[in-house]
Amino acid sequence: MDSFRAIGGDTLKSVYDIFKERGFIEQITAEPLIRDLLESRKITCYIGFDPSAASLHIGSLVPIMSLAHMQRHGHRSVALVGGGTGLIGDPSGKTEMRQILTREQIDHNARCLQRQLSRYIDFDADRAILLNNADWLTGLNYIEFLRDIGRHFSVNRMLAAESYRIRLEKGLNFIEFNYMLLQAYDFLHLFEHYDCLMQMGGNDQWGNMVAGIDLIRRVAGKEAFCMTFPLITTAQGHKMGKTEKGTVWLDAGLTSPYEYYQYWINTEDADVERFLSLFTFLPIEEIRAVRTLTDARLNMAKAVLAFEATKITHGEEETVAAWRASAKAFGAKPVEEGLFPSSAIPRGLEVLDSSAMPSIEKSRAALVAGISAFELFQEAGLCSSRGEAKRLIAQGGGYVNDRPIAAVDEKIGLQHADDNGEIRLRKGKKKYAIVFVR
RNA sequence: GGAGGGGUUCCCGAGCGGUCAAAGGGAGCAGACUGUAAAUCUGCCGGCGAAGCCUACGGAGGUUCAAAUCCUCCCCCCUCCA
Repeated sequence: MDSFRAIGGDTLKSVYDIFKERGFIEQITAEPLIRDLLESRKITCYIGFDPSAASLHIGSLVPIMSLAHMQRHGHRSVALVGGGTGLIGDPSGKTEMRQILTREQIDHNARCLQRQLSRYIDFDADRAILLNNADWLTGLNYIEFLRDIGRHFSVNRMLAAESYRIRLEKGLNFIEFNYMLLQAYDFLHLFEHYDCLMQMGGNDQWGNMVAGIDLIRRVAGKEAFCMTFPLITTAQGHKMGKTEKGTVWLDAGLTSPYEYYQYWINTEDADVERFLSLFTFLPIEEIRAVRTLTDARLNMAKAVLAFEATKITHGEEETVAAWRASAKAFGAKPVEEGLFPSSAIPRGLEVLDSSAMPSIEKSRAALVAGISAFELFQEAGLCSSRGEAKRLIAQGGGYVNDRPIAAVDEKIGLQHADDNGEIRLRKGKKKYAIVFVR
C-alpha cells in the first residue's frame, strides 16, 4: 500500500496530465471540460468490475491503476463490483452469451474482488468507496424501472451501438440487451447518491457509458463524463495475460508472485515502455529512457517492470523473493545505478534463493529408490499429464540441474540433490520447479 | 407456432457408416537461433508406464459386425415466416 505514495510525487501535474502522458486515454467526452474539472476540483469517479470470477486478472490492471492515480491526486474513486449486473452478463465485446452464474457464485466473487481491490486502493476514511450494485439493482421493480428509466432509451439508437451490432449477427437475447440500461442506471445512481461525475472503463464500455451520460442528462438535467482506456494487447496483437498456464491472475494463490514476475519480465521489447507507463508508478521521465536501451540493458528495464508491477500486486517482500528466485535461475544481472533511480529493485549482490519457485517435496526414501523423470515432471506441475512429460523429455526439453534428461524413464534420485537438498527440474528454457528432499 | 440451417477436440472449422483421437488454421509446448524478447525454421499437440486399452464429436435411446457420420425423442443456437 505504501508503494503508492512512496514513488514519484507528481503533484504539479494533474491526473489528466498523468493519464495523457502514460497512455491511459482512448476516448473521452468533452475533453476540455474534463481537463478543467480534474485540474480544479476533487471529483468522484467510478469503474465497474465484473464478478465473473473470484479474482481479477491483469486485464483489470489498467482500470485499477487509473483509480490509484485518481486517488493519489486527491480524487475520490468508487470501485463498483457488479454483483447485480453480473447476474445479467454484459454482451459488449463478446461474441457469445456468457455463462450465467448463480447468485451465490456472484456474491462470493464480489466479496473476493472487494478484498482484492483493497490491495490497490485505500478505502479508509471515505478516500475511496467500494460498492456492490446488487444493493440497488436486485430490489428494482420491473414496471417502475420501465416507466422511470426504460422510457429514456431509444431502441433504435441502442441497436446502432457498436457493441450490439456484432451480437446482432450472432444473436442477442433480451436479458443481455437490457445490460446497457442497468449500467446506465448505475451511473445515474452514483451520480445522485455520491456525486459521481465520471465513469471510466475499457473501450468496449464506451456505449454503456455514453448511455449513462444520456440518462443523467435526461433525468437530472446535468452533465456527466466518461473516459475509456485502450484495450491492452501486446505488440503482437495478443491479448494480455494469457500464457500456457492460462490467465495471469492477481491472486497469489492462482498465479504465484514468482510466476507473475516471470510474466512481466518476458514482456516483448516493443511493449516495455508502454507497460512501464501503465503498470508502474515510476516517473515518466525515467521510463522514457527505455527508448535508448537495447539488448542486455533493455532486459534491465524488463526486470524493473517485473519488479515494480509485482510489488504493486504482491508487496515488496514477495517481490524480492521472486526477484531472488529469478536471479538465481537466470543469473543475476544487476540493473545499472543510473537507470530507473526511483525503482526499489535490488541492485547489488544479494543472497539468492529459490524458495519462491514452484516446488514439491519428496521423501528421502522415495528418492533413494529413484523416480522416473516423466512422473516427477508431472508431479512437480511442469507438465499437465505424464504423456506430455514424456513428449517433453523425448524432445529434449526436460532437464535436471540444467542437464538434459536422456530417457523418459530416467530415474531421478538422491544423487541429484545438492547440498541444500534441492533438485532443480527445468522445462524448456525458463520454467523451473524444485524438488526438496524431505 | 411453421419452414429451413446448425451444435465436432482450448478456439475457428472440415468430416457425413469403417482407413477418425478426427483434415486445415489459430493458440499452446519443445528444439535450433538469441537477450528469460520478437521474427523464422523444425517437431509435438486427449488420457493411461508399451502392444493395447479407456474417454471424446449437444443429451438420451436405437439400427449395424462397425456410428461424429443412419433412425427416434429431447435440449440449445441461427435465418425466414407467424
